[in-house]
Amino acid sequence: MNSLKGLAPQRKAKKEEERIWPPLEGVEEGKVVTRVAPEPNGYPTLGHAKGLLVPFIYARLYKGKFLLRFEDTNPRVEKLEYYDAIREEFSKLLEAAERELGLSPGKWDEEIIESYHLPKMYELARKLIEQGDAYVCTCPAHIVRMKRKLGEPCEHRDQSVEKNLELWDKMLSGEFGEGEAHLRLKTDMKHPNITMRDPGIFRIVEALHPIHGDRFRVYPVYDFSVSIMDSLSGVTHAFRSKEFEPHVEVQLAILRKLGLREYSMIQFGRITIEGIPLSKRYIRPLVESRILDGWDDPRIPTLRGLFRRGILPEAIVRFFYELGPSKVDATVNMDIIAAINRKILDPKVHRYMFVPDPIRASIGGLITPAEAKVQIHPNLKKVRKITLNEPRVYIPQIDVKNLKVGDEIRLRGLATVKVRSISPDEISLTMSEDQRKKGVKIVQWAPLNRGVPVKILVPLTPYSYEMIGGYGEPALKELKVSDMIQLIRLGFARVDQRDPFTLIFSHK
RNA sequence: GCUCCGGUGGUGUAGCCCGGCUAAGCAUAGGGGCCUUUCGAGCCCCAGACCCGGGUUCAAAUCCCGGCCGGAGCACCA
Repeated sequence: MNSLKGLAPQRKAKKEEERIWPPLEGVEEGKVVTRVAPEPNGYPTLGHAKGLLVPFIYARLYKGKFLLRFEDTNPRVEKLEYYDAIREEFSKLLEAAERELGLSPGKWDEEIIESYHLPKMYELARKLIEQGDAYVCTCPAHIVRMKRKLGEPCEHRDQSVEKNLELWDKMLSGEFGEGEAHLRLKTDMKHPNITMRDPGIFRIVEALHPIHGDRFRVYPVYDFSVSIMDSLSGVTHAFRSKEFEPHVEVQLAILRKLGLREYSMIQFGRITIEGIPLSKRYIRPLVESRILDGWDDPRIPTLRGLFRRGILPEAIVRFFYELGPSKVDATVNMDIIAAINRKILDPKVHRYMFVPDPIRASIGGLITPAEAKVQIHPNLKKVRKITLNEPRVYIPQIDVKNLKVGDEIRLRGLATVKVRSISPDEISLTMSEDQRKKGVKIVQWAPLNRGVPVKILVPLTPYSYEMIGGYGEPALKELKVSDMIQLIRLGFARVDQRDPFTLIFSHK
């Protein structure tokens, strides 16, 4: 097997060699079909991004097809809003993958909603029963669990095909309540892999389905629906996270009994973010109790939370591209994503002055109106002009701390000044004789009358923010929500709200 | 407990299938330097790893065996 060198994505203006992903077994370019198969039971997180990107990248690397399939076979937990959230977030990521990695087209080729295929699955279930490969079991769950553990069959295992068909019809027609009957695949009750001991393949769920309402009451179990759907939709390589490893055998057994096409099932490791819980189980209560601002709260690693934090979809895509499809569980640090984000942002994002914990300063000898020029970006020739109508500005307290009368500082882009006197709430400055003096400490400032009050929220934990208040340059007012900027010396931030002007701190 | 899967610098990853051509590449974090009328940014440099023990071989991170450690699964969830 040759390397994928020829298929490696191109990135313009990037000299370094692109990393090459391990090749897939026995593939033919143009014939690969992969898929992402999320359950619409919540807002997608960074964890889902790997499940999306790994199969997508492979599909595009081999010029194959990529499917989005909703695994909506447990109506108890699924909601319509989640289908949309998944579509939205996934679109953003895939579009970014096209821009950042050159993997095109940056979208899925086809969308499949599994629940529409329930009738087909019922057909196949009936076929299994008729073949004597499945039976309806009416044991209570705890008995089944125990017997599976012990490797003992129950009395339903040997029921006649007729009896099973009759019971199956009763399941469908509503004569059994939830939990009173389920269809099991007949395999081997002594199989060393417990998952393989006559696994349940259909059960009753008495909940309204977000799309179909009460149309169905019998739903397939994961093992049945994935294998059927993957096989029938032409998937050649199915990726999922490692916990499904023991299910490979079950799914293969189902396919073989039904004589359906087999395909490769590939597992990858899960990721955990150091110090940030990814699980919905953890996040949901925080959203419901309103400690969090919603599922897009910038303190949590839902994709929309990260976007709101100012993490670009491009950064997430590149991160997973560099991470690769490895089977090892990875504990990653947000620093890595921040580093990638910074590399993308740094060359294009404009710089702004910001004065935290301000103190007033008056500048004696400054003739107003005065005009200061500040650089928009170190690599750009352009400057931004700040007009001062009166000789008064805000400067950071912290910079005043060690100042004595007679010390000199430079107000960035405005003037070099000398300290005349310091009082608790105001500092008095005067213009220096030598405006071009070298080695003077440089201080950021904002005009007193036109400085923009700014609130910066620094996400700390899902429970907390650090709030930094201060004044920024007048030009901040021209920014729109979701614009990204760099606060000089502080770091990158995203405009979250214009009134009051609120920034979410992304990272330094 | 049983079954499966892994184990490369602080962290993550490449290489392992087809043993030598890299006594191990990249990223991030760390250390040092450069630049600058302040981007905690950028640029340059440095240091740092093949879980252990046997075996096969002229040659092993790569193959085999044993051990140790870690993860996942063992639902009428996905």
